[in-house]
Amino acid sequence: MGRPREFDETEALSSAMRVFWLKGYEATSMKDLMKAMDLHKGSIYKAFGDKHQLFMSALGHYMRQGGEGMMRAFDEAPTPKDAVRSFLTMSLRQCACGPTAKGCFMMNSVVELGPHDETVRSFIESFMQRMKDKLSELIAKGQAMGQFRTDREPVELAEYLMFVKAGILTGSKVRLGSQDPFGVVELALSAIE
Amino acid sequence: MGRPREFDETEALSSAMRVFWLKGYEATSMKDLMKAMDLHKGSIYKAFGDKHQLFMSALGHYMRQGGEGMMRAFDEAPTPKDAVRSFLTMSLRQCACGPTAKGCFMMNSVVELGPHDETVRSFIESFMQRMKDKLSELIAKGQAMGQFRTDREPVELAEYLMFVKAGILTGSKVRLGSQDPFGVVELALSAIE
DNA sequence: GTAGTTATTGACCGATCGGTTACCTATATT
DNA sequence: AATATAGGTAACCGATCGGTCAATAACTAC
Repeated sequence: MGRPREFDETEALSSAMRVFWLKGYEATSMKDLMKAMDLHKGSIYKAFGDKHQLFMSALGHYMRQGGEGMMRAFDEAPTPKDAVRSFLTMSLRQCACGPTAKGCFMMNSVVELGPHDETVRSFIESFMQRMKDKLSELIAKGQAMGQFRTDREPVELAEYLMFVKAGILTGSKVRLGSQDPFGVVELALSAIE
Repeated sequence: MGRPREFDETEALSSAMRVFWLKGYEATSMKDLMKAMDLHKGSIYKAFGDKHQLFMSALGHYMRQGGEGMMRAFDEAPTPKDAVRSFLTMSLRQCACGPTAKGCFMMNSVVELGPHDETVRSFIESFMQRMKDKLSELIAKGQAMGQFRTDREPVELAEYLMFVKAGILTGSKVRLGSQDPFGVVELALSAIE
């Protein structure tokens, strides 16, 4: 009961996410958020709590979308190797390409806030731990099928892939000569075959 | 002539660098800097300019140190392969280990500011371009000696290594199970052999 | 000594920060 | 229609932000 919301919560959260994603936590002001969400300060505080809580919600929103996309890609992949390849390439177009390579919202956040924001760090760590576990399963399957090298534990290969992905997502923020992250992927894959 | 400086400029710059490195640009206040540099606000502005200029100087200081260390490591390496290995491992202990994995100051900065600070981005880009070029030379030598695969151009392999290094430096800010970046290095190297 | 120059210091500036609150409005329930 | 409940709005808050400045201190050149 009471007066109904005049805005779509998910849409507003999505707008907030885009701003935080592009500018980072500290550089994003409430004014920026108000403008992007097309909401007044009071409404934001009432609906989402303070700036930090809103940021956490935006992170959660990002993870939900990303996680779903990953699961979909894994299900559609014909073999473990294809799944691993799309793990490395999937979020590349939105994160690592274009004139504004804004990177991955999670990586951006953990780099900016990780050392002094326990809440953010552990939130991201638990999500990425699940990614790594999923990847390990995939690799174990691939090993059984003869697609991947077997002189290393699945978890070691998964860890390597997590680092490579982190590298592509953050490294593409600095524009060097050729700037083709897709080329790097195939090279990276050759280390686990 | 005039009153002489009461502080060591290099030492003060080094302190500023440490703060920016640990906290990032936006989260570092002039108060933080004053405390770390043990200088009053006015002295900082007189000696180093405003916050952004000081930040650029701190970045430059970091690059100078890092660049020297890299050159030294390359000169000491008996073979190109050893040089490439130490390229991946050299700054690892100070950047990717310990309870506070503060990461690489350059990567931190380009992730935080890259998309909206042209000055910072191009400064870092030009430094990393030189790193990549140096790496390419090294790889070309290694190819001639039969240490590296020759089905790819040196520059492609160098780019791959740059991404891997970026991944290790930023990825170690999120603590997963095993947390051994050194293990990843050998795996990463196997992609270029 | 005096004049000229530069560093140090702390008070001070307006702007902006994140956050709160009081008032108004729109709905559901009765 | 009356009441209760919750959202919308804008004025307002103290704190802190980056940055400036005038007064003072420490030095060199003469």
